[in-house]
Amino acid sequence: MKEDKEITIYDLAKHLKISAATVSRSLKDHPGISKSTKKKVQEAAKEMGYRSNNFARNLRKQKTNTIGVIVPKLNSYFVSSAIAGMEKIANENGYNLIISQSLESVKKEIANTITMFNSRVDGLLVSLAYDTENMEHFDVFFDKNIPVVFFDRVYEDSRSLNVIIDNYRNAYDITKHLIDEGCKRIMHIAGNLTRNVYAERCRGYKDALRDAGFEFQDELLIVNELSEEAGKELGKKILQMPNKPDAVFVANDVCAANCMQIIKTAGYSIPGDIAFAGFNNDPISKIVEPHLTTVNYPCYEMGEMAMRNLIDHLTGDGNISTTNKIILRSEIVVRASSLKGKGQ
Amino acid sequence: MKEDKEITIYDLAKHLKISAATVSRSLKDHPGISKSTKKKVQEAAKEMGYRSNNFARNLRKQKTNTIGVIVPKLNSYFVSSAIAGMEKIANENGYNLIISQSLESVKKEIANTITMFNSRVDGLLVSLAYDTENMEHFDVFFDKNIPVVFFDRVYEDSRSLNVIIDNYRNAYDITKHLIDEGCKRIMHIAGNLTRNVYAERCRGYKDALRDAGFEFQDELLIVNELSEEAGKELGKKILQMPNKPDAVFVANDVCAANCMQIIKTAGYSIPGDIAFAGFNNDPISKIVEPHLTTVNYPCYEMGEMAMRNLIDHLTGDGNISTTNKIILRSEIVVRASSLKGKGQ
DNA sequence: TTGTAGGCGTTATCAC
DNA sequence: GTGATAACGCCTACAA
Repeated sequence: MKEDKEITIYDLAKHLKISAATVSRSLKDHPGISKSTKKKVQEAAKEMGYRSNNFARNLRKQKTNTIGVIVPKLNSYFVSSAIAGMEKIANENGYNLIISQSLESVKKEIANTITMFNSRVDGLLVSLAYDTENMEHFDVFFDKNIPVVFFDRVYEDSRSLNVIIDNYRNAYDITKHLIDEGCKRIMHIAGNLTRNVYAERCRGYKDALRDAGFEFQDELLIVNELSEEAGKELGKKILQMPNKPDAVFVANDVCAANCMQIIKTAGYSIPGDIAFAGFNNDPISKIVEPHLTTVNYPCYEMGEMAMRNLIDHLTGDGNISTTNKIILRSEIVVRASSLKGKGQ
Repeated sequence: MKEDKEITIYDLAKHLKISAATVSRSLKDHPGISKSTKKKVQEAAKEMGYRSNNFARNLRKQKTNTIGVIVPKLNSYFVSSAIAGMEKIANENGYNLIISQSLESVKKEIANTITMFNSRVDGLLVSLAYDTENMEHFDVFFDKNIPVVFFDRVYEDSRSLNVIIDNYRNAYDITKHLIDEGCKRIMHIAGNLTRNVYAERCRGYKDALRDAGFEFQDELLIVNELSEEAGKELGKKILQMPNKPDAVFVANDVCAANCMQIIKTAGYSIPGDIAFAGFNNDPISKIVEPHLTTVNYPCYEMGEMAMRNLIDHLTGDGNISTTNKIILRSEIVVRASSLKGKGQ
């Protein structure tokens, strides 16, 4: 059926000769409305092409049924997988998502935060931009008791829930694995150390070295952006080092794969001359040759988990999170790029 | 400043001893309000922490400022890049995005369509699911004159705008390139042929063969899903062919790279024994070895273009699109995987 | 079991 | 240049 004017509950009421209140209640399956009226109303609604008006509803209920998501960048394997997981859970629970990207800039992150606030999202899911240091822009949410869940790149704060993996442990394991393979000069390429993920991975790296009786060397730690291009640049940089590392642990796969490729193309054998390891289990890690040792990061599950907890919190389905930190399981995946003994 | 109750224009009005109407007008910079009152109002608004209520506004204006996006799957290079482009444009123009994925199933696509409709999006951007054949679920939008823009996987319909690339031309060029390299038995791995993108690529393949005087052979056309796993399966399938192709043109890079890898691992030389080509210029194409010949698909730009046109349409910024089809520039990128003469 | 009535925060239409 | 008032469509005390 095709109409131009929107049908409202009043139209239905008039049509059925009952009150709008009864229509409203019937539509939301209110107990205390007779089966027969309910049925009548629901049928008429379908017939006349009624659709409920969320704005009126939200205005009245002071609730939006919308969840905001702020991520650094939509087009990365990690983020798109996490969002796919979030979308699934949100959709199942009747929530809408509004998504925006900070493009790794605090400035845009702040702007997005304000937009989300003005859109009156019921809750917020955030993975921080590369250079965010100050967290004041989230205060408006805390002040209004709007729940904020951070995932992956989080902010340690008692007022919010964090969903993360054990970056420290994984980095420790990777480094230890490289040591076990006989590597002596292990380089680590990290991201901005004010971001928990990179700080923790770096700490894991350092502790593994220490526990193996190695001394940490400043020249073997590079803090840098971790993009595709950056990987290539870093590869060239390593090629120019007089005293090269015999292993490189990069804090993400895209960067690792591109870095490795430059070095391989320059004639070095991998892992023979230099072993490599990355982080994330990006599909690229299984394509690059040799395949990249990495950490199996549960991206999709993290999205699901973060969203599920936010929604549980919103609907008050038990204050399940007595804690404010959820750590998902992740583990090291060993592949050829780091198997020194059995080099390709 | 921290309050618990939301400030409304009435609060501002009372505070300033003027009417709510004046406040409303001042806030939206209405001409015909004195500079001084405007300034007073705007300052008070900031001071008291006023934020406008979009629901009341939308309810009143019968407009949502929200655009719906339905994609097959969020976690793919193409989609996440396109969405990144859309988000940028939408954000610049003050629109919100609500995004959902069909997970390649018509059924979910229909459900998403209904949700979008009920959310009263001002417009819709869609890339179709793998198996969508019937388009009736979009009729509600057409009937209500809500603009729908299809991108990439489109539906030819006079009522909607399509943003695409010239899949036919690109596939033709790829195939011709393989022929020029001396390939004689060129296989094509396509996706569902009811989807324009795959149908067009297939048509380009066939025409290029024909124009070169080759006969099309049924056994050299495989229609299949194009995932990572599918790529591996297809690789195994090819290995079992008694009379193998000397080139394989796959309709997407992820599938191509995985397929190629299986064949390479089995000991065949690429492109020596079998040349390969893909489609999309996914980052994976520059990592896999040999690097994959492919088509440089402007994903991000397509997202921008689709969104920009939708918004122009919405704001009536000229009915620029006298046409209902926009074709973006894309071109073949030749890499080692298809350079038969100069095989690795 | 159903109806009445008021209000959620804005904006557009009249008036002045 | 400004104010009063009536919608927009829905929900929910409170009444009946």
